Amino acid sequence: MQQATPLPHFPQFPEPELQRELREHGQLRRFRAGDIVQEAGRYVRMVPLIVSGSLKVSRPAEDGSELFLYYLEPGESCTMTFSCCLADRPSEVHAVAESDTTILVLPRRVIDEWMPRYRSWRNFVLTSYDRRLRELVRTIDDVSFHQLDDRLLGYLRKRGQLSPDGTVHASHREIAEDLHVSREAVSRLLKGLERHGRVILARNRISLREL
DNA sequence: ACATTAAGTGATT
DNA sequence: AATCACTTAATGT
Repeated sequence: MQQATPLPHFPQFPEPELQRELREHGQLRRFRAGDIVQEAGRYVRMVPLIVSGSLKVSRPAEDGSELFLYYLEPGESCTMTFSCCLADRPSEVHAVAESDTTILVLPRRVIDEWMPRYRSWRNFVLTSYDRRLRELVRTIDDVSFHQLDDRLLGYLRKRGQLSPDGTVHASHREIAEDLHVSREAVSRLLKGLERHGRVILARNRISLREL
């Protein structure tokens, strides 16, 4: 039986029948900040729909480090999951709950089954591919063409937006790992930003002063 | 008080 | 920009 609390609303799926199916086949899962949601190399059996919170997706490197790729935010699903489910291959990325996060998980067969049946679902899947592909391309040219200071600012902005208080909760080491640079480089850049009043630093805390 | 972890910085490559 | 070496500051036990 389902609880009194109505399952989260996904306005992008207007068809009542689809809403009903979401309710019927979906299962709510909660993760606390830091929980591993998907390990790289493991097979994916479920399709996640982010209800609240966010997931941090990164690409593990050979040497055990990771390069941050993107966040999954409410209303989104994971394109990588679609790919993996359709091709029946293990995940190539790693997902960790960035904050406390609620996800609606669906059995993977729904990807195929709902595509021809529900226009909004089909649109959702395709749009998801489109968006993620664009974002990945952006990440690539970010890495190859942008200077570290720009990358750092972009990173802080994104993380700031996701944080309820607009403050990035992370150590310099953690940021350095995400951006694949040395911790010292991050420390020095942040210090510089602080001198210019662009940022307020505290231990494990960075608040960006935009505008 | 002591140990551990985070951050700041100069020097070297 | 990476690495090393070292210092200083904040936090945990």
